[in-house]
Amino acid sequence: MLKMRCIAHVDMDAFYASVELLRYPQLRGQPVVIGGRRRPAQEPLSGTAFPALRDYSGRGVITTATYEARALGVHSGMGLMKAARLAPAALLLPADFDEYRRYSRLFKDAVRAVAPEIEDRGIDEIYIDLTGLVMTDVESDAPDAWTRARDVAVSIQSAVRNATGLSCSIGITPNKLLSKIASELEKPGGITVLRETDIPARIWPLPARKVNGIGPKASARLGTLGIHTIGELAQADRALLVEHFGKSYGAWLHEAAHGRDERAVVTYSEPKSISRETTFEDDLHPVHDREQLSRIFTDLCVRVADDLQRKGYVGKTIGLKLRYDNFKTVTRDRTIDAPTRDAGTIRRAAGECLKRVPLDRRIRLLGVRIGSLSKPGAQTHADESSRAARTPTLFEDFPT
DNA sequence: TCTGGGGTCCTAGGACCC
DNA sequence: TCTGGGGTCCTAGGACCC
Repeated sequence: MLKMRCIAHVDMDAFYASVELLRYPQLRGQPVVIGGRRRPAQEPLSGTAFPALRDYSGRGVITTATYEARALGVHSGMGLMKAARLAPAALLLPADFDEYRRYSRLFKDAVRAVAPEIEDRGIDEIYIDLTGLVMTDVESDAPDAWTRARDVAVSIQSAVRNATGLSCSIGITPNKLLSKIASELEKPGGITVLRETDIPARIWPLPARKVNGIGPKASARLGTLGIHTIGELAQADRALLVEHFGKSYGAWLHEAAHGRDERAVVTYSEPKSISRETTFEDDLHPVHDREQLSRIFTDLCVRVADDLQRKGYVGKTIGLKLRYDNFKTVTRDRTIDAPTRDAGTIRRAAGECLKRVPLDRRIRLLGVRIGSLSKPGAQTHADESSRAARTPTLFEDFPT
């Protein structure tokens, strides 16, 4: 029997959009979406005239929308052209990831000062294990402990606000799965504390899709079984779930619906892979645009090599990703004998992968990945310079 | 007018070894 | 001639998450 735990999930409210509102406070209260092409570094917005969604043309999706924009039916992941039809007057700001990463560090440092046991879950959310902070051995799960946890959450919110000017929502429950759901229940700015006994009333009425790990495919398949809410999932026959979803995922669905999750808060983990990819403004033809494709291909390899260098890793498995104009995606990879961080070596291995892929239609996306990462040991000999990869035989990979 | 970019994890088959 | 396991590595694809 495991000791009762107390786990918090902290989720920044409309993070990217809220960072932009710090910069442009005059936009507060208006529907604003973030997305589209990256802002060129030396091109700040004028401060008086902001582009409207209706004036946008091209590829891209919404990465974040303010709550005012969400009220108009747009949400993150939605294509910008579709969003423009729903909310033509909404303002569109390009993303500035450097700035978001800066605020991400500020908010995590502020939380760490209150509660050090945090697990990074990307730029705008974390889990925290509060067990040691609020529960004593003698009174594990005493009502007092949960009251103390709420106090800690209040401290975290004010620490984050002081450090960044931003608000966050916090869920506190016995595990990560429930806390992730709980933090969303009273957004923005809420604190939601749930105990096991709250599961039927607070968790079961929610759509199954709210469970972290049940995505669009699984929830659609659940729907065909007549299962729409987490409660219906909890009542479903375990054997039926295993029959439809396999032994592992089926059993997990059943556990998740009952709010059971014993995963630990992991405060440190090594990266498994590093990748760079790009979607073209217009689909490129493997023959007619091969010069441009080769240049982009080489540039992706150089960027992956730079990332390896900066983060201090070498990798052994080089991967290529290609998405065709029909959105079908293929990948190929190739494991080389010795780990590398050299752009030219990566370029050659990825070039070999390219030869194993059909090039019979236009290409929408090209990506390069490296996995099987390790810290370089006593690797002393100088790497080939990245510049060598920039002056390649440009036309060797794409066919004539 | 469809559908970004950076990740993780899982599955499954084949190679290869013991 | 056919017949065994188990373990690990490699590769390809897919679901999912932020």
